[in-house]
Amino acid sequence: MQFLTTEQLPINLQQRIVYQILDTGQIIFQQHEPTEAVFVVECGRVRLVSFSEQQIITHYFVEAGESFAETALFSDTYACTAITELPSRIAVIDKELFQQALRDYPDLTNAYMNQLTYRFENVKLLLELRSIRSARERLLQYLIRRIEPSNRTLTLQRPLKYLATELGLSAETLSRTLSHLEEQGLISRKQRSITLNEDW
Amino acid sequence: MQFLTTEQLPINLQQRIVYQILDTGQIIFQQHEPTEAVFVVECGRVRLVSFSEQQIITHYFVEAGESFAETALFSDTYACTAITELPSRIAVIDKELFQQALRDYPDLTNAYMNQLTYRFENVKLLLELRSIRSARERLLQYLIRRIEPSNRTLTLQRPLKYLATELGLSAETLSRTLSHLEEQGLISRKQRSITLNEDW
DNA sequence: CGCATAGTTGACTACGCTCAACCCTGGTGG
DNA sequence: CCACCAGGGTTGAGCGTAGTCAACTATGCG
Repeated sequence: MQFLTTEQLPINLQQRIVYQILDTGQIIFQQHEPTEAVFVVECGRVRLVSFSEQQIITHYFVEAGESFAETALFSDTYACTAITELPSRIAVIDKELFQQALRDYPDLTNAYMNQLTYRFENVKLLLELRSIRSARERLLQYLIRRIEPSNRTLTLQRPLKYLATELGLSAETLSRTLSHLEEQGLISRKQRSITLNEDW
Repeated sequence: MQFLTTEQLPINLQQRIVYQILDTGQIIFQQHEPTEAVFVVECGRVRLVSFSEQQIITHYFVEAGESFAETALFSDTYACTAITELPSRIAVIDKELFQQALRDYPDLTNAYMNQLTYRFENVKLLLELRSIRSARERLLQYLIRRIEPSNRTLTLQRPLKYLATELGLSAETLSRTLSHLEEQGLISRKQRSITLNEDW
């Protein structure tokens, strides 16, 4: 899956992109603010969160090369708050301009729909996984769905604790569950990669 | 939010829609099968599920008037299995024809992206809610997000047990939690509608 | 070498699930 | 008109699993 990048945009739009250089912990936009732009993380990392009185819920980490707030195009307000996790360089693409570009460039529309579809399926998968009570089963299903069929291995790009939040588990439970699965010979671990041993 | 309906399609595509009349419990398509079409429930209800050895996970109920498997357009295989929950009439729209229509009718593309965006935000909300451990908080957040600001009331279209699965709670826990909130005066209930009493 | 962060392990707790019994409602048929 | 039934909803008791808190180890980086 290729993410939407600034290079894919028509030249005249590329020229009108604004870049923001941000430090760690800076807010790019807040939930409920009127939408004005969509964004691409050129480098760094952005965290998307929702606030409520008692809780802060992180629901996605946007890595370098990924776009975010794409749904701003069709809503009046942002559905979450975006904060930089690292010093980051962010491309800001004006909403109106982007909409115009979508009208003018069918290929861009196609790439955009493709990406939106991909994201949607992704979130749906995570939601499905949350319906599985047992940490063990949830983790196994995640591995099954995410693993390269060729080498039966998943290489993690980020620390385990990110995987834990993605799965809706505490880091401790994930650690324990991985250990158990390893003891039982169902998986092997080596640094950042996890291999499924048995056939399913 | 208006869902994609068959009436919104260009006439020449409408004429090529095939209709399936199905009884309860019939399979429309299976996970991993190659995608051939997108669908609209004209009447009845469809349940989207995922299978795995131990579990069956229902992740959405498609009501009359809603489309489903829209993401089939951009994937080679279906991401879930669709089963009728009631006797249903289903419109089957060939994938290739629909893609052609998207290319030819920008308004349709717009409606499609709009719907996809809406669905995406919807699923994201549910995923966020699952990050909230406490049944009480999860339910409150759900209510806050779903309620009409005008009358502070949410009217349920379906039995409570559906709400329970949407929230990832057992029906019993949901029932208890609602009772507690009512005792504490935070909400009022009347038949199928729930009203938030206090200001937030 | 020292610090910060990630990961692991242990003990305890709490919350929601499960199972079960029961109530309530609406629909159906005699 | 009542009897019956099915499904949804409510309530109770007990259990189990994942969270929490804490201490400790491992790893990486300046």
